[in-house]
Amino acid sequence: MQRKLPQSNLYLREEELRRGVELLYFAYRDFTSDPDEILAESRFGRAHHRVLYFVGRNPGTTVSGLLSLLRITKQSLSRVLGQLVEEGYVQQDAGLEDRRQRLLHLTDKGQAFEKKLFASQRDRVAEAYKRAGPEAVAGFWEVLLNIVDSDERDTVLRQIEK
Amino acid sequence: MQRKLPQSNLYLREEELRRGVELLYFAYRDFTSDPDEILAESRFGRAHHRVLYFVGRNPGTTVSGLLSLLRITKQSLSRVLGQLVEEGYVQQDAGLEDRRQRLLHLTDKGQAFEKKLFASQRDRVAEAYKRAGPEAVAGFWEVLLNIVDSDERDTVLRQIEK
DNA sequence: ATATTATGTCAACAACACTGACATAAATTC
DNA sequence: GAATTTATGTCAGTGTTGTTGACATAATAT
Repeated sequence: MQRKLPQSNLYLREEELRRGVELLYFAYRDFTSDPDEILAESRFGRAHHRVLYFVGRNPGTTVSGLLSLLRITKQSLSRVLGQLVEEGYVQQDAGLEDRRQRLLHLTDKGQAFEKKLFASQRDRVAEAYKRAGPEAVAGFWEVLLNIVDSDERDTVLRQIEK
Repeated sequence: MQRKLPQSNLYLREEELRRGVELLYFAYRDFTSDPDEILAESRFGRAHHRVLYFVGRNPGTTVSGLLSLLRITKQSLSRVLGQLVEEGYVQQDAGLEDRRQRLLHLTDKGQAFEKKLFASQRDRVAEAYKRAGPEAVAGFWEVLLNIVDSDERDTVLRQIEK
């Protein structure tokens, strides 16, 4: 048990740690509310949004690629992905080398919808970046990346540097 | 992560905005997995955790105070809060001035459980803070606060500065 | 006396996660 | 070539957490 915290570690006191927890909670709450409003007018939900987002960002990804990124079960993904395919937002093609795979792409319709959903978050994030400035943004990225599971950081880095 | 600071407004390009969106998603995903593991061994879920957390942070808060912080319906809260009260984690007392109110507090049992849940997130956040350093942490706070709805920032500030 | 407020409750429903079991086709291994 | 493993899909049941809508009660405010 530490008696006294050194000056330089003042930002590691419980107070500052709780601040991170709470800001993450509130920011995430509001940040997801933008697409939620748009989704509420469709028959899709947050889970569909995630699939649209990551298929859009990783065209040609497979079902298992998506499963490990989203960390959900194939049964959960299947329901959501199936609806997106059925309604013409996502296209599935058999893999070239491995024909068991389903390579996933957004259709034009899917791209248009993803764009609309992203726009609602883009404006919020751009405004926050502008108000905070580039150095704060760099810190924001750095802390968030370090909050991610250490064994997932490479995956995330590959994702965000696409 | 490379920390070269953008010279101009390069940090406002779509690429950098998507980076924020994705880091928020992945960080939140992993950050919630810590308490989720503990909760899985109890008969409580994430919703119970939120109530425990914010009652712990705002002892004496009322039901309506909690409702506006969590932004859920009273029916949703009621179910979760009722279970926590019934199992002796949260205590309700009639308000002193307004006897319709229920002032909420954690019991000793509730405090102990909240502490355990928080500890799982604390370690992750502390490690991320340490790795990123104090300046990055300041930027992290600043961007997150600006991602929150502008008309909620005062409320959040009051919350995190307690 | 009446209206409003803070809280609670009942009932139905939807989204989205889970587990477990089983199926099929394609690729890989023995 | 036969057996096994892998990628994907499907059926069935369950739990948590959110929603809407209606109604109830006690306490406060008008």
